[in-house]
Amino acid sequence: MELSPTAYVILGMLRNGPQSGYEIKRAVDHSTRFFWAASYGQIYPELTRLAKAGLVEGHSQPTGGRRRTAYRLTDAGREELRRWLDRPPERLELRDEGLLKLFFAGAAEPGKAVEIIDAKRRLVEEKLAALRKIEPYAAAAASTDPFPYLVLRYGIESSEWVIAWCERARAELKGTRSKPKKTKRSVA
Amino acid sequence: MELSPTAYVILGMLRNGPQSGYEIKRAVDHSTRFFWAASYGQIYPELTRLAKAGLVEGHSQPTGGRRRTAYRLTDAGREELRRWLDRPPERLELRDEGLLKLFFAGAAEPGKAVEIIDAKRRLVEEKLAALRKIEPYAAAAASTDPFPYLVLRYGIESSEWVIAWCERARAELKGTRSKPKKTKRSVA
DNA sequence: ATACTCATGTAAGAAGTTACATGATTAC
DNA sequence: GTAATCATGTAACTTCTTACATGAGTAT
Repeated sequence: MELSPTAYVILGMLRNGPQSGYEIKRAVDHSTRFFWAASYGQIYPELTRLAKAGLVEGHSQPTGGRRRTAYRLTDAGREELRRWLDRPPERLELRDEGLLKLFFAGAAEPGKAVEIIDAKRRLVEEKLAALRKIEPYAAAAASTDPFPYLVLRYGIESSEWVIAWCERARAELKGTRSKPKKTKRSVA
Repeated sequence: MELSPTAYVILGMLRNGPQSGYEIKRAVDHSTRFFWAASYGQIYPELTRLAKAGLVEGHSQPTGGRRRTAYRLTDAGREELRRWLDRPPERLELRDEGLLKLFFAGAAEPGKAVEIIDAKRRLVEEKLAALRKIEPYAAAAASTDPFPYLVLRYGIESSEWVIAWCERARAELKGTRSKPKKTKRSVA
């Protein structure tokens, strides 16, 4: 069975019971999006494909006059999810514009590198703030299923590591480039 | 000027003198590919577009009967590169299949999570080995331009952090799930 | 009333990968 | 001679994002 990478996010999100496409998108945005994103434009067509392949089943469950289709895993779908979990991971991709800019910092005036590091740091701090916002909910759910919280902590701790790296790199650049502070003019 | 994200890799790679599309690809594979990849299918068409936009200039420089077009930055291209360096980074995307599997590990039998962590660790170790292979070359070039080496060290150190995290997470899971080792059968 | 959330879907396009085709030069 | 490297390019395809269209229910 050849499935698109995003198909497994959907199968995984259905592991604990039926959900609509809208709910899957919501769950992704509150959890996996930091290391595996998915948009409506992927989710809805993929749900249709998975249903055709017999891995999920859609059931119409309107709320009043508001239509809604909840999908649940079939046995074949659960089996496919397990087989995927058995295989070693392949994709590990990073797309980091801040690092790219730092790589090319030699093309700018001296001092630009420090600005680039600070800007990168700011971007990571924003990401970290978003992760911290969802932390209490993930922590509360950890007693039922500890893994989403474990992964969230990975996100938080790795962001903290990046911020610390930025500080170190900044200090190193400042130290080699300009004179050390020691502004003891008052004494002289 | 609206440029594709990959356009800036090309402009950046030309910062220290002319290069052919083939050489740019080579440089990317030996450096930025760990946080910003690019394929021939992007590089060659993009070089044509950049030349039309006046940001690079192509010069035919055949080696014997082997055709070769070396591109160099124009003043406008260098200016565009500097303006991009001035803007704060936007993209910071991760696509980590190992984390996704760990997130869904509750759908598999207990003990699978440890296997998933070990597999993730192996993948990072492979990446780290590739980075260490290019380290001596990057270190040697650091006296002329320190930034590529700085970024490489980021790659190496962050990989080491991930490996350490995997060890910690593994120990934690083993600790809560099964009894601690203490196989003192010989005493009893 | 009006804004927000729930809900589904598609169309267009950007971005990126893979595979292929071609051909010269160089190293063994 | 044959394998590797240098070198350019395209076509087909997959993936993903963005924007749009539609419409019902809910809270203010």
